[in-house]
Amino acid sequence: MQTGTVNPRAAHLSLALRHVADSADGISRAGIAARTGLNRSTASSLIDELITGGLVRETGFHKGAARPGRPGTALALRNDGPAGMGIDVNVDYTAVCVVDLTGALRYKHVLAEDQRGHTTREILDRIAHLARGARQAAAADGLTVCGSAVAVPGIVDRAHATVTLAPNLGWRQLDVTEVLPADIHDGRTTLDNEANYAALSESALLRRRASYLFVSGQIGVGAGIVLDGTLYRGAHGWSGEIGHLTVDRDGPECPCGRRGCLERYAGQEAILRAAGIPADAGTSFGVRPTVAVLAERARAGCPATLAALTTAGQVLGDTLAGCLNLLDLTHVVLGGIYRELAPWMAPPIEHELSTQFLGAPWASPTVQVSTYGPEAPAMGAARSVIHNVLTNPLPWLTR
Amino acid sequence: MQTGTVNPRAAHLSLALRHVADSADGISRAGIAARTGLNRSTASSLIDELITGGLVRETGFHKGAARPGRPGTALALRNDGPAGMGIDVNVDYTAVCVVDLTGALRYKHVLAEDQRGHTTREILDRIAHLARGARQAAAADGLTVCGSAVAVPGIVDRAHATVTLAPNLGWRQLDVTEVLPADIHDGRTTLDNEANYAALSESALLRRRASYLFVSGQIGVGAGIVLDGTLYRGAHGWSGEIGHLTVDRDGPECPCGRRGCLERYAGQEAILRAAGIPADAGTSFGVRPTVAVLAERARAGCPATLAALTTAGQVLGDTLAGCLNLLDLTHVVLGGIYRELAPWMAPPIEHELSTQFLGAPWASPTVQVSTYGPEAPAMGAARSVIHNVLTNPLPWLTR
DNA sequence: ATCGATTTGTTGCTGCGGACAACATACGGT
DNA sequence: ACCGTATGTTGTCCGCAGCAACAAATCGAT
Repeated sequence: MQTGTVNPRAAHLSLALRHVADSADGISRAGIAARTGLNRSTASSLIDELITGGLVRETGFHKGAARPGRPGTALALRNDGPAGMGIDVNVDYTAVCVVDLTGALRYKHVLAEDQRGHTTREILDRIAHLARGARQAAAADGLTVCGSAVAVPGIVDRAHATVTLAPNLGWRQLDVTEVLPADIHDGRTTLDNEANYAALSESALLRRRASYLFVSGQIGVGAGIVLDGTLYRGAHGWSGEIGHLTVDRDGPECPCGRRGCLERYAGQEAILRAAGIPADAGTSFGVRPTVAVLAERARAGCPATLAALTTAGQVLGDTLAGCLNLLDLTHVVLGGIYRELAPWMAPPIEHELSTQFLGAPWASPTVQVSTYGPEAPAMGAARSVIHNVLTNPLPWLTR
Repeated sequence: MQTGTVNPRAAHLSLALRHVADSADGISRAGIAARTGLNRSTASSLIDELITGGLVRETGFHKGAARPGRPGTALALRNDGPAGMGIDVNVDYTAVCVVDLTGALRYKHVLAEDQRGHTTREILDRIAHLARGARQAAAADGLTVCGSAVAVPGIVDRAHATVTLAPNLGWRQLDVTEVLPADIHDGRTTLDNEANYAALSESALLRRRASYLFVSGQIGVGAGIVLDGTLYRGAHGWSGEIGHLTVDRDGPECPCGRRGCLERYAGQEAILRAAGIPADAGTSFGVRPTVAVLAERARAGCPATLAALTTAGQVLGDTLAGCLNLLDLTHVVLGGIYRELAPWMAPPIEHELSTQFLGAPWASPTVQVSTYGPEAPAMGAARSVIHNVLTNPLPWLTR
């Protein structure tokens, strides 16, 4: 038939595959048929194709529920087929993750070296080294890396796989397709902003097709907007710029040219300054030492630090409440530095949200902490690759 | 085939129909085939079905372009088939519109009577009267009203066709399905917020699948968010609440319980107060007299009024800039009272947007004035009905 | 004016793939 | 052991898109 526009077979393959993926504890062919409305024979045919294609396997396990009738053969995603590689080129570290079809983390490597002061070539070599190691480890583990995704702290042009501007890396109009070694790029590399990929690391929420705001605190403050389980990137891919929402029109100046931006109140450096911690304290060890210092002092009960975190939480919560009202969202995930600082920042944030959310009489906003730490963007990037396979399995089946 | 999940025929019918709708100046069967990727014979079959179904007609007109080859027979939407009815139950007026398949306005009636102080029954009777008149006029014009949509100034639950809360109408948990007369409701009535439907009245932008923010100034300030040509309603349908974004945390109190909300600076009453106009000035005639008074004084060059409008524009522009940055939008449409006040408010808004939009180096935000005035919500509501027919013509064809 | 070149719209045929029904299979309950 | 129930497979049917061939309608060139 080869309909150039709507291909029912491909759509149904994806549909069946996603039902296998979404039902954590094994689903039968008949179960898929019942949930999708497809005929049992059709579901069977689709599953057969997915099994021979190496994406799905039968876990002989029959239903535990004591029901009359023949038990079905449970199906699950294979964990030895295609895998996704995610690379995170952050300012002060580089990370790589490999994730299998089920979404499980199979390989991780974090290199805690600051990129500032290094040439583009050096940074790229570092990425290439990491990626090669990941690919080898994946192969040794029986996985086939079928695509990779790179998270970048900056603005990207996904259509051209080009980094438009990543100030802290010194990148500008960098075509990743051209500069990455062929064995890594393999023609299927996608790019996105760190906050966006980090938002995609929350697989439990994505599975539920939830809508939420993933707030990623770094030097700046960014956010990934997920609507109905789909990342919203905006017209140019710059969505989620909450760091420069105005908190106070008469506030301190911001490098962006405006005054009183959120970053100047809830960004990493702002919190450090408010807590009275010099910018270079405890930079001797670990990833993101300055945040670790903040958490340490907060745990020790330092009043200035606690006050700074509370204030930052209030301001952040106030701004987030506006975002929730604008977008009619009820869920916020705290990522980046806010994850480590959540014990002290989440309460004021929650308080602001619950008092300022306009839909409060009917629905109450909830705050949750990111499941992953610094590896969140790399995880999300890797997951975005397997997400592509799950939503469009045809290329893998006919490879 | 009857696939319960993906119906290619229905999808292709819609696809062909939308191509006819989107090409303003007539498209041929072959043209549709070329643009959709469908085979010419398939396109022909689809069009035949749409013609016999009464949605499309041949406008014998052959292509003017002097090209070799047989000229195609141009196709266009019929303007004597199904029509959509839109009803706007506003605070100080009620409006009804009938729109044909092509999106043209075929009937309009605005009743400038304030609803405050009237019972729900009285308001509903008024609606019923208007709707009956519209339906008769449509029938006399050869149109068949195939559905109606009601715009309400408040919060609605679309799934249950229920008005959750419309404070100014005194409505609360009102099931429109039950209270509307059967000949109006006809089982196909949809509901939505006024700002949302008003946003859908911008058909030129929708056709382009544009993304924009429709700002609707009334007593309060609301917005309709359109992303890629689709209205974004949010998880509960409350999206677009920009009126209570915080402008100044230490600002004046707001009925919502917060301080310094945008409404307190850019809402109708706030502007009137800032301009030194008493709340009951000029209420003797016309729709929305207070705004008319503002515009009149501004035209006359009254300094206090001009200053008030400029300030309101700055604050609104500042807030909108934040929204554009958050959502990566570059287009704003000014509706409601801002439409009439645009000559004085648009310049400061544009200035704020262009200086504060973070993507300014790559894209510049644009501001446009709503094409429709007070009838915008009713127009959008009516258009939403025919939009449903265009995206899902099957029910009409097999009716 | 006539003939090719080109594009449009139609017709008959082919084949993909989902629905349907019938059947074998595998359990639980009586 | 028998029946009721649910699963998975097989063979058949049919809707519908693709394909190719053809008639129709126009332009350009001789």
